[in-house]
Amino acid sequence: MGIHRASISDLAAQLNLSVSTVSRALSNNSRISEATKQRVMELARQLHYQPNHLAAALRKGRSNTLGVVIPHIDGQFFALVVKGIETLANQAGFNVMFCQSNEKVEQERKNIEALLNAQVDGILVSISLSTHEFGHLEEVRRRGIPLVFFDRILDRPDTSAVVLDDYQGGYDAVCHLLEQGCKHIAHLGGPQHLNICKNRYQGYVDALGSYNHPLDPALVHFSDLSMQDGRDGMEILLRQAPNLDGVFACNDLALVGAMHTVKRQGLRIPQDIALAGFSNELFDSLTEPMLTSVDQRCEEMGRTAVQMLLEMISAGDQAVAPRHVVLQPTLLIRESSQRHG
Amino acid sequence: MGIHRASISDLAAQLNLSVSTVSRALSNNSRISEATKQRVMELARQLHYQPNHLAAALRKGRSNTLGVVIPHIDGQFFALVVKGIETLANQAGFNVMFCQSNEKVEQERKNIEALLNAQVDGILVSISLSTHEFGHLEEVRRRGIPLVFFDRILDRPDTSAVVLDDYQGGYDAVCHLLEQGCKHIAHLGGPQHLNICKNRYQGYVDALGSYNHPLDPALVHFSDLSMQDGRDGMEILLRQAPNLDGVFACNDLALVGAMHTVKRQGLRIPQDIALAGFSNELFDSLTEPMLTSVDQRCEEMGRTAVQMLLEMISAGDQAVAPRHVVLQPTLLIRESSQRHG
DNA sequence: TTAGTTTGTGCAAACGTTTGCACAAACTAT
DNA sequence: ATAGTTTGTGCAAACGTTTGCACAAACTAA
Repeated sequence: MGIHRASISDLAAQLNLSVSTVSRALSNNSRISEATKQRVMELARQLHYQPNHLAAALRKGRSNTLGVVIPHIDGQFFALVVKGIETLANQAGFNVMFCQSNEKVEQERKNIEALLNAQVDGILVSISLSTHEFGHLEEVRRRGIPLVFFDRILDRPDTSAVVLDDYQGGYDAVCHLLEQGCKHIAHLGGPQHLNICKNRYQGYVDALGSYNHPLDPALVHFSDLSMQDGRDGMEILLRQAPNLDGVFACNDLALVGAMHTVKRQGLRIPQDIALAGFSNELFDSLTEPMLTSVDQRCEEMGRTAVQMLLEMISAGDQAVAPRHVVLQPTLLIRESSQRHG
Repeated sequence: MGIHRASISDLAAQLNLSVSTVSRALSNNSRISEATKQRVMELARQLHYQPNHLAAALRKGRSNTLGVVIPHIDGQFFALVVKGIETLANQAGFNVMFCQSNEKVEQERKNIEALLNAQVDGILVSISLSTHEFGHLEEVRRRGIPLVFFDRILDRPDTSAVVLDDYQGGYDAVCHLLEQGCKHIAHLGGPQHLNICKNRYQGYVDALGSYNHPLDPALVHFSDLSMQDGRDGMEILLRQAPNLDGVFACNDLALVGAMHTVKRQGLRIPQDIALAGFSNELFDSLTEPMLTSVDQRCEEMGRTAVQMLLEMISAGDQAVAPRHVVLQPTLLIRESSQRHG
């Protein structure tokens, strides 16, 4: 029997039917008699017939494949988003192709091109740190391939996206610190051209405003938010403002770095300095003290993005209006910020 | 200009050439004159021509796509393996399709079928907890699609795989504990039908043997290795053997659970009980004390698996001999087990 | 009877490539 | 001048599906 895969025409030949009849029988077309359907199904089973998606995709102009581009998969966030994406896509009968840009816009461009060549039906993108403009995505638009951004987006009026309400997350975290009695709250911020970092920072600023606290530049430090950046940033902040008594970090990796510095200097958490971060990483509950953090609803973000993409795909030509879905974050209060109660 | 994508025949028409000539020009075939190539390339650029992989794949019987099935993507391990896979595959010009079985053999079967239908050129699998036999993979073999297992494998003589030397990792970890002066070392083990758990356990057994320590059943506890399993398991072990002074856990999640129990009972780490785990999770350096663990070379495992798969693919029909690659683990000694020095 | 409908099937084109073969034109060697 | 080779191009089939259209046979309604 060899390696040859049974095709529709093999079935047709053995059953003395035409390929079209077999094709219709397999897709349960109502014009085909029950008897014929039975015969076809039976033989298909016997011969281990498996449809060739490529051929069908070529003919139908639709591959039932989705493309995903993420900056990287380290850390929990993107892994969980991908999990959500894959789960829902699979349920809907779509395969998922997966690429990492490694935070390089050039690689991102190549990823997009590869996905387009593979004839994906839609694309999900979270942009890289080095992506500042839309250029390489024009081709996607030109071809009319549905595109949905998630988490890290390019803020254009004509695009669809699903994001977390990072502003609210930052606002909530900082309000919480203020309510715990913090008077001088510092911020470890990330690259400000990224929507997420900018919005979290803005939440910090506005929370201070709401409580009539001044915004002190000596209390703000920007970096790329690695753990080491957190350690270094915290040292700088403590030098600049020895009286600081709270920290809101743009992510948990930087926060854990800050925690190291705070401990090393013999300060107590949360009594001397209260800490809050962003992302609700797994390790937040494993450190001592456990870290307060804003949960990002990763899987839900992935699922929502797929849902939007599928809607756009099935809408086909009659373009659906671009839409921004904003997920509400949840502040998870843990030991690092809880001073009483 | 609409949504229509330029195809080879569009180029051909505009240049008064045949499709075959254009096709060859695009693939830089030596039978085509430089002049013609230039003309074709130029127009292709102007019209934003992008080849249709689907059509090429259909014709060539080769999709330049690899399929990956993993049990889940939570935690660091599989995420990093996937990173390694995607990186190398992309470099080699392959796209990657990605599926999760969620530890269900039934889902695994569906994943495999979807990948086969999508005509992937090769498949990488790490089996689910509930996979005990080869059945659903027969079809892969029947079709002659190259298959490589990684990490969690089905132990059959006729398959290729890349695994960690889990036995050695377990052996090294337990030897280390013995050298630190532990006399009664417990083991938190995982499902024994999984090669990785079985081998780590065997390493534990043999290390004890090497140091002429008896194997005490009261010191061994099996579970599914969640954090809670670790907590519960540790309580049971401490009841069964109050004199235990060391623990080797089959993964770090269970180990961190064990750590909680140990701390809660007021015992000191590592002085009273020394701890060692497996996987070198990110959080190992963030707990107090930091946890000793065996590093698994995740990305390298992914890259190696892809490399083997690509070799098999390019070998085509003349089947290459099944091969097992075994990566050597590294024991990372941290505070949780270091009693002196 | 006639005309019209329903039911089941087949023909053939199309999707966008790749590639074996053929062939004309232009050289090269005798 | 003849035969042989090289160079550049085109024809047409093939990959495995899907689908608009046609059509024969068997009903239904008058």
